[in-house]
Amino acid sequence: MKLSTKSEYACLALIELAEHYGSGWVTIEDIARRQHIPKKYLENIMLIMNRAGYLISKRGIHGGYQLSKEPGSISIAEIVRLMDGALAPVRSVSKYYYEHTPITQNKRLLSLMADIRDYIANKLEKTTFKDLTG
Amino acid sequence: MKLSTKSEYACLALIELAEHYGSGWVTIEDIARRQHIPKKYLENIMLIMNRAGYLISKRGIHGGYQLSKEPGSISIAEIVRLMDGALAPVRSVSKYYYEHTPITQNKRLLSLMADIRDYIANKLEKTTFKDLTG
DNA sequence: CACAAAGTCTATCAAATTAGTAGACAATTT
DNA sequence: AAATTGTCTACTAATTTGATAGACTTTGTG
Repeated sequence: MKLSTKSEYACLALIELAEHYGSGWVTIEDIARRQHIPKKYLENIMLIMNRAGYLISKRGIHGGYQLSKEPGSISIAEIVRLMDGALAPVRSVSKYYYEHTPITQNKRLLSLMADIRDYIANKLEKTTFKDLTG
Repeated sequence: MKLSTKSEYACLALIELAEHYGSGWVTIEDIARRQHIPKKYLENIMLIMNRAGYLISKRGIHGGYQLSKEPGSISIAEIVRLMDGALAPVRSVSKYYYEHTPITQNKRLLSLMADIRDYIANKLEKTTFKDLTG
């Protein structure tokens, strides 16, 4: 896996929004300040999540972002996949990002990696942003 | 985690040596051919494992490599750590390669990642090259 | 209406990492 | 002496990562 800071920032930003779910708009500036994220970088990240349908945005004064759906309905897996791609340790056991890799031929290594993939995917799919707030 | 091809190649090479354990020298050329690894690249990889004490080498005609110890005493975790560093999805939950990362502050995210780290580490530490042969 | 405060969008960039290659050298056997 | 095999260091090209820059658009307020 190896999460990029992009994934880490994205999760932190969504946690921030999850904690303000149902109580108006939160600006990039606020999120950046509270979570110590470079503002300009966060802009890009928010844009990606917005386009992917996780956010609602509003421009202008008193604008900002909100989650487009309940924190309990967004899994960490979705966000990490959106930002970083495959959850699997090697692409040759990835469900959504399959690709040939050197170990493709070796059944035992493959099954070892598949077990890891399953654990990670299951864990991150079961955990939602509701679970990370409160 | 995200294994590099370097780790993948290293594992394949060790499996090859594990299968010839106790029966003489195996050349880089043979391993490269059988496992479809670029020979020159494999040279570097073997050198790293040699220096780390996993291999015995012999130069000249009829030379090659052997495992320096039983396949059952070398874990996949050791080799992946040697090649790629941390097994953890984020350094901030890494035991041997700890480093501050953006989520360091967030206890729930941290514990989620720690669970993943534990599963991976445990799995790869329990699996040896003996388990991958036969 | 003007202006300030937001988000939007595309491009660019520097540093690090990855995946390899090149070539000279050293040791060993025949 | 020659062939074979490992050793070592350096280099490189492509990709990814972690941003930054700047122009643009929308929205609310006085």
